[in-house]
Amino acid sequence: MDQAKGPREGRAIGKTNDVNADLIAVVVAVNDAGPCVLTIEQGAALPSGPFELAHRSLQSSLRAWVELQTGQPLGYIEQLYTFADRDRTGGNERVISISYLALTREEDAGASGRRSWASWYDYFPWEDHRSGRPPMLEELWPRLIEWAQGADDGATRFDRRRRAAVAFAMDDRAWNEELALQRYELLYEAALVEEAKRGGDSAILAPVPGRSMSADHRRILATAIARLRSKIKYRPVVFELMPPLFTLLQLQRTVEALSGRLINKPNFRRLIGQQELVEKTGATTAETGGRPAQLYRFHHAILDERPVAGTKLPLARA
Amino acid sequence: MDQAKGPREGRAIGKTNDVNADLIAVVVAVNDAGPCVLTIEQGAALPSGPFELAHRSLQSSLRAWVELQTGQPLGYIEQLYTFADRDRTGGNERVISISYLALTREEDAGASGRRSWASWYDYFPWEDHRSGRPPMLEELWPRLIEWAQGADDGATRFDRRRRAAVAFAMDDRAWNEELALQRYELLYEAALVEEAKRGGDSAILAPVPGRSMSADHRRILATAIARLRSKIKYRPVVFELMPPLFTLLQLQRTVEALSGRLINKPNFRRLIGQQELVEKTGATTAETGGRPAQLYRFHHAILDERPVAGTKLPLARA
DNA sequence: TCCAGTTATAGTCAATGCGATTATAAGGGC
DNA sequence: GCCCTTATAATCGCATTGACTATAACTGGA
Repeated sequence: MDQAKGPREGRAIGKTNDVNADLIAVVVAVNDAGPCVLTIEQGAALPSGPFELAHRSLQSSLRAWVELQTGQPLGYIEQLYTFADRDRTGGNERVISISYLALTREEDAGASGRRSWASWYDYFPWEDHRSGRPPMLEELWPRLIEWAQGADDGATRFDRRRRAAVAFAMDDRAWNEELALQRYELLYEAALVEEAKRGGDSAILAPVPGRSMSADHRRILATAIARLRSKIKYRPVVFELMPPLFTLLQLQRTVEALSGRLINKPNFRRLIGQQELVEKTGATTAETGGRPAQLYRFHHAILDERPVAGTKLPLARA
Repeated sequence: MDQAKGPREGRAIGKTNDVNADLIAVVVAVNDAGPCVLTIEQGAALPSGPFELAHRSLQSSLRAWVELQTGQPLGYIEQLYTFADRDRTGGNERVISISYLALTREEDAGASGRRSWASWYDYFPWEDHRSGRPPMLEELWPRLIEWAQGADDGATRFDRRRRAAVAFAMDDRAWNEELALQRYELLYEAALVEEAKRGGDSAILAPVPGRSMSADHRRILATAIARLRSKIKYRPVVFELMPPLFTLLQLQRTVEALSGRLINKPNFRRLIGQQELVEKTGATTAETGGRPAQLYRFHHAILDERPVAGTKLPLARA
């Protein structure tokens, strides 16, 4: 790692292209109220901090300051995306933002100061299909169609119409929960979210329901949601969000909270049982209302054994 | 995007943490010889260049200088990973490297100057299973076992042994082509690749067959291979590597080159046919030796229609 | 000219995966 | 004791897909 790279074309010798590097964290937890994200400024922004030179790596730097600020250890951490914004400061200075997805358990959050947990679906109300299709979708469709019609040429109209139809399950298509990012980007492009106004686009209609965030933080949150919804299908990351002991229904509710859709209970139990991801503790809990449920724990040993194709979940078809 | 972010804890006011940002490109093409990567320095490094402030975004900056250097347009571009190395210059200066995967067609490469195409499997000979399991694997296994045995405590010995067994298909396990990165990391950890020596680790055995690269470029290449092998299974990115017209066998050979394993021919054709990813052109070619084959082209319209779960390929099981 | 070899293309069979449904067990509250 | 809840087990059937077989069409050599 400590070797020089040798000559490279394109490098302007002597000219510095210095930038600042920021780390942005999407810290996710799931509680009874649903999937939550750690926010600052009363839910208007994601926690972020500068990449300190003192740290060993980007990941350890992120881990350090998030744990310092929230007092909670982060379990799973995954890099989301790196982007560079020119217009942040206006000058020659430029900021590179490296966003991360982190999973944790809420527990003793302590809500210290300005930090608080906010529900995903406050920001993306159209993403929660656990109680059936949200009624707001039917009000959204005509606005998207109107946007598609407003294109200059026919090809663009057709393309917009199709993208909207695929992303938002128009024309009796199946809802695909993994398209959370595409949906937000489409709403941004159609100037139907509040963030789109900030570019100076004046001719804007009333934004669609859903809280906005400062800068592009809502877009980063959408990226995290899409990534997580995809990941839980083939890697056992859900368990980072679970307490040490849990019932199978609690596990199912967590997956449902993340994916935003309901799962068939017997099939979920069968799939969890087939893979050796959990093991019985013998203990039971009667806090669930009906018949007492077995308490399970995560079978850690399986982690290395199944590097890919881990947690298959019955989320395949609609 | 041009909003101030507001106050943030952890930010050391007035202290600059300036860094340099480098872009590293893994440019992939497939020809008759197999899967290739664009290299500089006679195959010892990946092309890389600084992120210029003048450019609109990271991606456009990468696209610009790669196309400038190679004369080839890059089709698909995807961000791989961002990392920060402290020990590069030794001083306070730090470099953030943002790596990308790009797909293109070789064609008029022109091999201008010091750039050339090199086969993937020159760097990772253990990854090519198209002619059956490479014999070198059987020489590799005992060395990995020896490394596992060399651990201090029993738990680590057991863990090393299991990770090696999973990654390298020991004990009659199935070969998983998507574990290319884990395999390289394991060999690095076991000090069985030349790169591991550079850290000052003196007690090193003879490295395993396979060309090394400068810095951590071979690790980045392994990341790209693993990502691509995973991606072709659910997104139709293979077509970025194909000429405008191609036969189904050519398409199959390309997928096989990338995944490093053979595919059952009738099943491949069935899966390609079921999804409407290609369309017949009516033309045929007799250059294939036997019965003339139909020439197909990629059905572009399908791209937006299948945002996820696109190209399902018969690569599921062993 | 016929035959062998090569590739293209279509079709069959069986095992498996998985979505949907039903049935039974075990607790609590009124 | 009845009815509610939830837990847990078992079954049915369709769709996917891995493995295999058969036929078609062309080239080149004996």
